[in-house]
Amino acid sequence: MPFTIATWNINSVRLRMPLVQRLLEERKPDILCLQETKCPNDQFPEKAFKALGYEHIAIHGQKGYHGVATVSKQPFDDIVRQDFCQIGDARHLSTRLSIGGRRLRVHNFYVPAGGDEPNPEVNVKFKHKLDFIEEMRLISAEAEPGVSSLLVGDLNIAPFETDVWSHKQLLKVVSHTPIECEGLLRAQADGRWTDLMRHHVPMDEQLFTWWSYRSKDWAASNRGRRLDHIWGSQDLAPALTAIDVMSAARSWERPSDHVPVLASFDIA
Amino acid sequence: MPFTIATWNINSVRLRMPLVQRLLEERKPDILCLQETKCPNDQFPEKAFKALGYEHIAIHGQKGYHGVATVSKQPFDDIVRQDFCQIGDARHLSTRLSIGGRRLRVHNFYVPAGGDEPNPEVNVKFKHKLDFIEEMRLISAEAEPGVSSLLVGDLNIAPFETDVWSHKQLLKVVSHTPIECEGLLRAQADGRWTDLMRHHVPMDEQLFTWWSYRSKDWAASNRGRRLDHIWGSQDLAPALTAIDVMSAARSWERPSDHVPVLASFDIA
DNA sequence: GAAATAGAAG
DNA sequence: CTTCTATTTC
Repeated sequence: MPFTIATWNINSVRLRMPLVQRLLEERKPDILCLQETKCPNDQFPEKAFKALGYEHIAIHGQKGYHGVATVSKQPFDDIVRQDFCQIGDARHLSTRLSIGGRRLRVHNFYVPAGGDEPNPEVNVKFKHKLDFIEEMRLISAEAEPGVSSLLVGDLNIAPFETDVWSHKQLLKVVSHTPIECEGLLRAQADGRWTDLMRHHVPMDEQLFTWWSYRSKDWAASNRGRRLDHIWGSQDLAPALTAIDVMSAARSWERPSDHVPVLASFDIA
Repeated sequence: MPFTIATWNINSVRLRMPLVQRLLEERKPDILCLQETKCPNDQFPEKAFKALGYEHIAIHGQKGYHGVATVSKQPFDDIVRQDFCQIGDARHLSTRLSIGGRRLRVHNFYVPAGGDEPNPEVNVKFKHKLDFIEEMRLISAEAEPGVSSLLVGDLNIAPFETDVWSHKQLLKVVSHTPIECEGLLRAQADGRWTDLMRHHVPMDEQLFTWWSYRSKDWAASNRGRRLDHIWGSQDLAPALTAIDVMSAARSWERPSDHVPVLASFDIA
């Protein structure tokens, strides 16, 4: 049975509802996980999603910043919002559902960006980021027996050399510093997660999901980073049939700086 | 020889360049006077106007607020920017040109709105407005022998009963208080100006050029005011062939709260 | 309600 | 470069 999940840092869901609609109509994923919705819960455009066939909506939003949401064609049987670092930020949303008899846990994350200075002693934002990924070590792909797991979202870290346009030039740039890359890989390992994007795309191939707004011709310079991720429990790796980074969306009208990433599976 | 002038409070010229283009393409006025350009001089979209055939551009802008501009198919032979109330505001721009051998002076005004409280003793903005129209008394339609004159723009005053949706309800609302209406009519009389809009449209007919952004269905409630004006020297009155208040523009995409007003002439 | 400004954040 | 939060102005 085919099944597709999409993740997208949308950078304001209200502003970009037309783009979300385009994604859903073109690709029809079963589940869409959004980050940076920048939308208070009472203003989330539920109607628009329901009209598109996504009748099941879980939101964890706040005013102005951050915010995650997961929408689905199938109903959720559990919804959890975890407050990482106990700071009150809306950065995590966990949902559980059944797809063709298979039970599935989906964690949707928006990891702190971390500011400019990659020194936790002087930059509290970077400290927050490191603390956050430290806490992520406790999120296990095997937490619930009989339930497969996915962890997707904007993790704001590009851990491998081919996850950035220039490993050398980004070594001291937040998102690709050794300390945070190692921290993220530690969380991945501790949680028994498989990096499904890299499971599908060879490690020697560049793979980006984000291009800064600051460079005019993003495609020509191609100074991207892989900040968005799809991780899965071990059992999902063999079921994976496709990874699709929708780079074209970076050129849509008034785009997000992130593009959607889709993972497709054929589950028994 | 036919000749048309348009005046429009555009509420940000950069934001509404597509609407300006639509006006110019649909109506092709010889001269367009804009108010509330909200555009520093070095950021005025000169190229766009030139591409539309308006190669002669006079601007009096400032950062953030106010600002007037006059664009023309014919060249100017004189440009004057007058600093009313010596406060440094960009609220006046006077240009002179020849149309079919006729010499023409065009004053483009953006009169201060005046704040909420119609009492010059407690509201310095209202005082400023009254001082401004007092100073306008010195602007004469007959200042230059052999030169016809026009005075157009957002004068922020609706002087007659039929210039507002409810004379009674607006008597104490800034824009229609007796003190400012009388002040404006005094400036009109002292300058030997003819109210060309009222020359063409009978006084018992309602005539509005502005509808607040605050009312959802501007057309249904029709709570408008005639804040924009076209005045002319006596000799132009018999040449006037049409006055056109483009109310339709209030329903264009992302509109200004003011609509364009056009005056057409057949000049010998 | 819809512009502008500024600063914070990405 | 683009989004938010505010404040101010009309």
